[in-house]
Amino acid sequence: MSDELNERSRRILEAIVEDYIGTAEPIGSRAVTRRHHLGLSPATVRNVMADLEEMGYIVSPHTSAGRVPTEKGYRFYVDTLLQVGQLDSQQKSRIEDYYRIDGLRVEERLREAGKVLSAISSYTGVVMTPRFNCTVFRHIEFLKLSQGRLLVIFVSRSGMVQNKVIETDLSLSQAELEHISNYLNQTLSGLSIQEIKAKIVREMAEEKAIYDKLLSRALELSQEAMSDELGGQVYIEGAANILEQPEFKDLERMKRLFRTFEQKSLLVELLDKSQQARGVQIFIGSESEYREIEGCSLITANYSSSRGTIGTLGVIGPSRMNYSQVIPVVDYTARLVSQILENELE
Amino acid sequence: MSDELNERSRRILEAIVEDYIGTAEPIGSRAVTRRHHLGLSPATVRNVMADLEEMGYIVSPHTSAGRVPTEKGYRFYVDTLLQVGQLDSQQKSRIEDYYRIDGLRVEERLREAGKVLSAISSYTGVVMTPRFNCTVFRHIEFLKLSQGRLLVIFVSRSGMVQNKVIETDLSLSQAELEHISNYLNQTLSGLSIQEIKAKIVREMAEEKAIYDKLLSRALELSQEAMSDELGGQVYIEGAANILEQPEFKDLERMKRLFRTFEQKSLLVELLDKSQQARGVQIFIGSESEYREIEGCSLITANYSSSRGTIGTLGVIGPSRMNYSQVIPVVDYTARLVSQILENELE
DNA sequence: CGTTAGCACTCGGAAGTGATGAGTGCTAAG
DNA sequence: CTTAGCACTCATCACTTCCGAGTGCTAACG
Repeated sequence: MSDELNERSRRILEAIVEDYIGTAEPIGSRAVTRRHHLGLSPATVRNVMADLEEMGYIVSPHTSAGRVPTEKGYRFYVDTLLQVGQLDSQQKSRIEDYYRIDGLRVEERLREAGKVLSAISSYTGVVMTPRFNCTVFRHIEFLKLSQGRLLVIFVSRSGMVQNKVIETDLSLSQAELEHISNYLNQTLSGLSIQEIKAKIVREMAEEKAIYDKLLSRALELSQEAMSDELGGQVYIEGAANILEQPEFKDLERMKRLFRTFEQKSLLVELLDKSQQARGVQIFIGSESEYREIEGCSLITANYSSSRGTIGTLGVIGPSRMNYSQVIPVVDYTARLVSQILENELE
Repeated sequence: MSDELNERSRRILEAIVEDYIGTAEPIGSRAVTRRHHLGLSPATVRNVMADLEEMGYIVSPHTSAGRVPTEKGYRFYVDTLLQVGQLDSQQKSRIEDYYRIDGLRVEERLREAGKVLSAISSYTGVVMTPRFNCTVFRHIEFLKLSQGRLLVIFVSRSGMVQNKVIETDLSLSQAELEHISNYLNQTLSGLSIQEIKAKIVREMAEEKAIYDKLLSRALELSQEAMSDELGGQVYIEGAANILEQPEFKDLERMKRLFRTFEQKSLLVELLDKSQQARGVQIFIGSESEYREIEGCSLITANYSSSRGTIGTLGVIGPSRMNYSQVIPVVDYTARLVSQILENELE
């Protein structure tokens, strides 16, 4: 597929994409020859551009304007033309500087990561908190709210606190609940939630617990408590940044984007998808049926603990994004977050 | 002060404000006579309008446009002209319908309240969560994160969970921490945080605790844990709604508003202020030095438990807001939230 | 004396005009 | 295959004109 472009076409496409990223204005043939001395005349470039247009890498918004990359164009650029450098140490320390705050909760640290991403990239930062499923169990606590309603508090090994309300038929006193908490805390500490779920199923099947009433209740409760996904919350930071981008002079477009931010479900979906993969992921515009973020791109990377990926963070900006700058920033931030979460445990 | 306007002027001001709220277009003398049959000719109305302008209740954006209310105009309208009705039962049930969800955490319920406010008003909903100071103590838990760093988890009586990280010199084992938690939970349960703070100070002063080492540590820890304000988080829902308002065609203005939303500190300040007062509060535009929300108004009401006000919620919209509709909605929602939080407990 | 009709005046916005220039595609020469 | 040349297109901008909504003022009216 990528063979259909020869070296010259590639260089020209690259020039167009990069200039467009810089200027947000359609790029004409003369501009290409002026800024990149390829040893070609505008006329030649024009011919190539006509070909590129035919192949769908670029379009011209109207007859006498220059050309603008299509999504296919960006995709090709990102996949085969772009080379991302390393961050120089100055940039690294600029990122690190944002983290020199003590006494923060994990949630705050993650939110902070989103702010860093948005501040450094000047686009919008997104962070998905770890799904509880992906974390290591540290502590559980049951509190009785009212008849039949229990508040469950989980703490993960890294100190993330989550809570939910469950409805149950079991009528238990607070003292019994404490026993159950204690039992679970002793038995399950250090296991991953996945392991715990498996363990519960196993023990319940064996029924060996049945004649210990409390134990059986403990299992029942914890199964209920862990039944559905927890977490996977999305922090969006610096949404206002994106307003600076000229493409969002279009009110309608902007509204659509902000509605998407508000709903979050789409973002969760996208970030989840990226969590399956490894390394830096790039979603461009409405590729793969996400019409809502038409004209936008999303760059993500996963952060992880020693047990593997636990969450995802990234940057949303216009498709006309400065990929070569943003990609290493996202990458580095993800590494930094992983490291910081690890350090929390000391 | 309000004597400076006679009945006729008032009616005309009212007409202008209400028409402007409806149309977002400057209101001319003819429009006033057409829509409200006051038995006056446009010329007469013009004379009155000239007076109103001189007194600062209205301005005309340019020579040949109609008049637009100033902040002073809105203020007068809200304070003395406006009469807010009750919600009819249809609207009430429309609001209540949003709450027919079980198994939600308190945080989710509050967030839901913000969504309701935004959906019903079609402006932006804001909810400030209870400051921990204003709540009743239910449960505390200490978990050791690393040397010198403790995770503290608080639960309020209504089931709100908050956590923070504290740094301490005391090196305590997890077992000791559990003892401390147990002790505190038994001693303090049911007291308000205010009372607890007072109690800690008292006991520490009496020094009677000193010879019980654990107890003294418990006091020390809990003082540390409760030292600074917790909570007071602000949920902003339906920010995108406000984009539908014609006044935000102006990009600059919109950016400023969204930056304000992002920072939140200003909102916290405003909501805090409103929490001092009782009943429905109305902030109009940049009254009282809040330049950032120029052109916007904020309508708030407090929600409360049986022990008094604990939080604030409200609606932000353009100053050209439909006060008579929104005020009762905010009021009713606050009552509903109070009631729901109360019900959580039994 | 308050109210109103009449009128001249102002000014923003819409619509129309023409000049400008960036950019194109095509053709023919190098 | 590359390039110079050229006719053509079309968005943008500055400028004008026109229209109408709305005003303030004045004089007449009840």
